[in-house]
Amino acid sequence: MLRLLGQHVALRVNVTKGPLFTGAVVSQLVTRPSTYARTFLSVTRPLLVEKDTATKRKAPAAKSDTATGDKKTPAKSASKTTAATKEPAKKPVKKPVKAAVKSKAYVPLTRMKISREDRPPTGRRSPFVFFIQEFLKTRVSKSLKDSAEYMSQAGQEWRALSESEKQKYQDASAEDTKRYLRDMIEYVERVDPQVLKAINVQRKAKGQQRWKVPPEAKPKREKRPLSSFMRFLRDPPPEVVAKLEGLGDMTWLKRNSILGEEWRQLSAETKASYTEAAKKEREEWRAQHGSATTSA
DNA sequence: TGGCACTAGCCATGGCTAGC
DNA sequence: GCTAGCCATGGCTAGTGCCA
Repeated sequence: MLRLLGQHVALRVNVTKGPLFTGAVVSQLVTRPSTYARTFLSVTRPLLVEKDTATKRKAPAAKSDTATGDKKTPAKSASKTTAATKEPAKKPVKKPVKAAVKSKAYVPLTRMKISREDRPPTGRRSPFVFFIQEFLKTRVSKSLKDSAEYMSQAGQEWRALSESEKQKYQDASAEDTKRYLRDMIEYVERVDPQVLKAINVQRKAKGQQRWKVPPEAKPKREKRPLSSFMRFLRDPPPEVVAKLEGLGDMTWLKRNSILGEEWRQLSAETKASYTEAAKKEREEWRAQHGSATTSA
């Protein structure tokens, strides 16, 4: 089944998005679809369904919104069509309406009112912002009412400041960063997850970016060990490094594309050295963090 | 078992912040 | 819209862990 699926995806990708995928990738999909189908499905799926959804990655909130049967899982739908030929059509089973939705008190996320204290704290202010505040209080005359004009003047004055003169604004900004982190950690702890959902639903409706918990406010956790490929990416073998240097300057996007290709062509022996190192590190990590949640 | 997030590397880009 | 600085994000790769 996976084999058929892989071929199906490969063909669709080749037809609809041809130039985006290298011939090597597509050919491997065709020749070894069971191996590559899983990895590449997650890559190709957004491309295949992009007409239906504007979001690149399905946000957790969207999962509950897909109860209307909007799921697009190629593998499952494929198996369902074959099953449908064997069994007579069943009556669609009505899903029970959630109690919260049934209730009169239910307010859709798009209409939920977000109070001032439920909004995320304002971001950290840059030194320039503190300069602007002082500039407006002390040096803006009534004749300079046009914001564009005085902002332009502020920009000129800011550039003329020496490093020592800028220092107090930088200190104020650093202090504001501390304030921001305190507020953010406190906010993340107390805010109702439903409010966060509503904020992002409403931001999306306005075409704004979704709000995310800043990494600094997230509880710190240890990084997972690197996979074999990530180790290869970080420390390619000398011959690959030489090859890259021979190609001259290139963007990191290009570099990684080349390294992906190199990885596929790597000898089994060299590849094994990365795999073994990754395996060793992973086992150490598991020993440190417990193996209750690990598999294989 | 599918789908998604995460992991490294760097850099261009864009959003956010203040005030009117 | 206008300013400067700061910071997050996207882009790109493959392998792995985890959740549903």
